[in-house]
Amino acid sequence: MRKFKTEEVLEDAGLKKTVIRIKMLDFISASKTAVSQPDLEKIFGKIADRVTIYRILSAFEEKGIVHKIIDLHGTSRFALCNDKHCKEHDHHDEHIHFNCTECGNVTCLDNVHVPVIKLPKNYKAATFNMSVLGVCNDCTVK
Amino acid sequence: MRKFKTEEVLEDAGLKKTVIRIKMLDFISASKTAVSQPDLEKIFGKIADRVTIYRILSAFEEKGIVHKIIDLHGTSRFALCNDKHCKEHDHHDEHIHFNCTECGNVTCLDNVHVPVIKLPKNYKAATFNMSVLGVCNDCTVK
DNA sequence: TTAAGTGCAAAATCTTTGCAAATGT
DNA sequence: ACATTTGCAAAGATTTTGCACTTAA
Repeated sequence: MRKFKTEEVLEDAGLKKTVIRIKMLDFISASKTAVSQPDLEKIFGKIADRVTIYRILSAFEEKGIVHKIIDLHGTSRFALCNDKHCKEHDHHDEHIHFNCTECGNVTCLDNVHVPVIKLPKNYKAATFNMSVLGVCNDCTVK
Repeated sequence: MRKFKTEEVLEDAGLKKTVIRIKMLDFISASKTAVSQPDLEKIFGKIADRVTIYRILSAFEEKGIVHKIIDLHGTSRFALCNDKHCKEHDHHDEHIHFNCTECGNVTCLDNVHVPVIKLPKNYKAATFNMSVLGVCNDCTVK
């Protein structure tokens, strides 16, 4: 997870430091797992309009602050981009997403080695996205 | 790709052999790539109601005839289950999905070796879903 | 002050549900 | 003939857009 000052990130991105943006970014960065859109609505729906949440998330994504993950059920989830390589419209988040079947959380496994895939002739891989389905650390330990 | 008689498949699944089901299953099985919901609507929307298409697809999925893939944009796509291991509510489709950034097609790479992933302690993998993003065979050759 | 951000209303999609009519066996 | 399947209407859910009001710089 990237270490940073929320307010600096917003400033660097050229986004105004509004109350809601600071709270949302704090929340996403404190979260160990990728946060779903519905979760964010539940948490911030009282202080911000649903539309505002959508707009903030797409602004964060555009600026390379968070990346969107479509989980195995098709739900959008958001997680911090984990390095300084992500720039506007240019994401590099080639890590594995672990979808837990017990708690439903999606975790970005930044440190898991990503295997090289041998593709058939004439297939050129640019990037990829790997989702593993199983039981996460927390649920295994419980 | 599985070889079969469309009508037998429907029969075995206990589904009535209606005109639309036969056409849809023929189409999906003839397709080299996973077909998106919007595509299916464009093709069959004149002979069948949108709702019917939804219902047929979920029936096919429930019976283990096709599997649903959520592509990287969150769009549902459908492809034939590739072996006889898929049964009702019990899919085994552990292959790689190749998403082409040129033509947008999603191809099930049944023959690509799926790498073993070393997960962190206490993470138990049950199954997984791997999407590779790049340029497919057809678009590379063009 | 003024450009960017937000809220509200409304539209555009996407997906599901209920029920009457049509179809397959 | 009878259970299944389909079409239509409508409800729900999700996401986007437009415009006036508000806020940060």
